[in-house]
Amino acid sequence: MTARSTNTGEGSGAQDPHRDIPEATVARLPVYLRALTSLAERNIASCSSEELATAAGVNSAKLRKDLSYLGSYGTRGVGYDVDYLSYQIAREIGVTHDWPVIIVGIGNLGQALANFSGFSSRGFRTVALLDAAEPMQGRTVAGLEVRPFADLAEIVAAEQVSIGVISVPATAAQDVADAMVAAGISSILNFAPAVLNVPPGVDVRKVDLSIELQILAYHESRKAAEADGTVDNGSEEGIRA
Amino acid sequence: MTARSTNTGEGSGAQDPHRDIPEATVARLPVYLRALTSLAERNIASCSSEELATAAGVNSAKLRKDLSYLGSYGTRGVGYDVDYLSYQIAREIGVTHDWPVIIVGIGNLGQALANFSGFSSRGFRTVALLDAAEPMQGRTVAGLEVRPFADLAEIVAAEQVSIGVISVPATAAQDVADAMVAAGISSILNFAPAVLNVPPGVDVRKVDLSIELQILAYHESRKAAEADGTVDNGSEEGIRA
DNA sequence: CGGAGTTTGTGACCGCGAGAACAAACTCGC
DNA sequence: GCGAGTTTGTTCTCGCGGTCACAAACTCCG
Repeated sequence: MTARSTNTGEGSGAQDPHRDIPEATVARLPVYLRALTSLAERNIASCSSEELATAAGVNSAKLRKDLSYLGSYGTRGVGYDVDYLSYQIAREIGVTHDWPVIIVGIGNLGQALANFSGFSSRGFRTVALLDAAEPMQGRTVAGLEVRPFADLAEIVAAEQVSIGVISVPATAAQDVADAMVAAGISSILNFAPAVLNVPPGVDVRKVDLSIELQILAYHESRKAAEADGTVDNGSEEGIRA
Repeated sequence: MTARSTNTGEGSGAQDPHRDIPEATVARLPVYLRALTSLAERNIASCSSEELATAAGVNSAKLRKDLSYLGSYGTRGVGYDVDYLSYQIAREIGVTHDWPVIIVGIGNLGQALANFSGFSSRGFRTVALLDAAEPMQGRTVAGLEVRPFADLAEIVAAEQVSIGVISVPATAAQDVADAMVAAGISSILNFAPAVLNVPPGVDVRKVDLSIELQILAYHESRKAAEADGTVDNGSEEGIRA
């Protein structure tokens, strides 16, 4: 899904102990980080891979392998130091400092995102809210004034923003994405139900609510069909827990 | 692959119940369905795999392979009939009829979800909004009255709800999930940043906003490091005690 | 100091999924 | 009717990712 060009030949001769972390691992690191934060809040200083894996909802072998891509930050026979590992993961992800983020489209969803505390508490800082609709402009949402969409480039340049969130209707999403890219944004989180076309080097991640529901509906249909009559296997056939 | 069904009994009505569609394909079917809907709205009656793949943002070979799991609904040398294929995909997903959905947690995000038109237009119908907080109860959001959380089981039973959406704070998510499962819900869409523990047979999909942002941040860090030329890995001086 | 117990880190294996290439099947023009 | 052109459906291959199992390394205790 990432539109990232995989070139980056880059000498790579560097004897870094760890470059090129698998994408699947990258997607799990934030989960580990959150689990570690939760442990730290309960004043737990160290934990085993088994404990952390349980807290993160994954297999312990997978967790150890994931962490091994970052380096050897555990101690055999003991486990992992919570604070130390937290820092290492945060450093690897790049959230040891806050990233400025702008949100375009301050409708229902945009307002919810602006008010979402999880952003500010996990390495991100919302620096501006933008909307093209006149009635929204000037209003204050989550302590920030809603500014005109036309100010996009100016804000991005002034605040060194590289991450943008799109929460506009699907029909406007591509235009917003184009403007973001033109302004210098290179990572986009897209909530609009539309396929975005972006140049190489720009990352796009999409969050599509109705797609998630439809995937659930598919499995739900199968469950219903199975419960009805067509009992193929009878055994648990548990679909993941 | 044996398209010939080995019968499995049940030949009534249903066209061709192929089993075992790969999970990756299931996740893309809704995207295809949306692209087809978009084409239909532009009065396009048929399309090639290449056109549809472009509209969906995927490779045409992958698209053809995905569709082949459903059956042979295209015509060689011609392409796919938009309406016919739309119906077949919708049938396979199970969204030819609407699914009742309940939303628990009517905060900022919950309200945005309740107002989200994409739900109602794509095979889902929000039948109830629930919140444990007194001040919310009785208020009307998106045309629905917010009801007490305690009514969960009653509503689920009355409306035959099998899909639930969780948009409560992380600390309450597990309790809500437990109550949903106890009430008979077997598919959960979780927006709370927490790992849910559910029994086998219950599907959970999670949407985690800060995780998505952190994944973007990771790639963004790499881009920045690459542009700098500085690898900046080691020598970070462990903080270890 | 050494052995037992514990836990990490990693090598091996296997299955799913992505992509390319090609055969099958349909339409169109003559 | 038949060949040329087009597009689907499928086969093959390859690499990523998940899981298992085990050696390495650390602690604890006698």
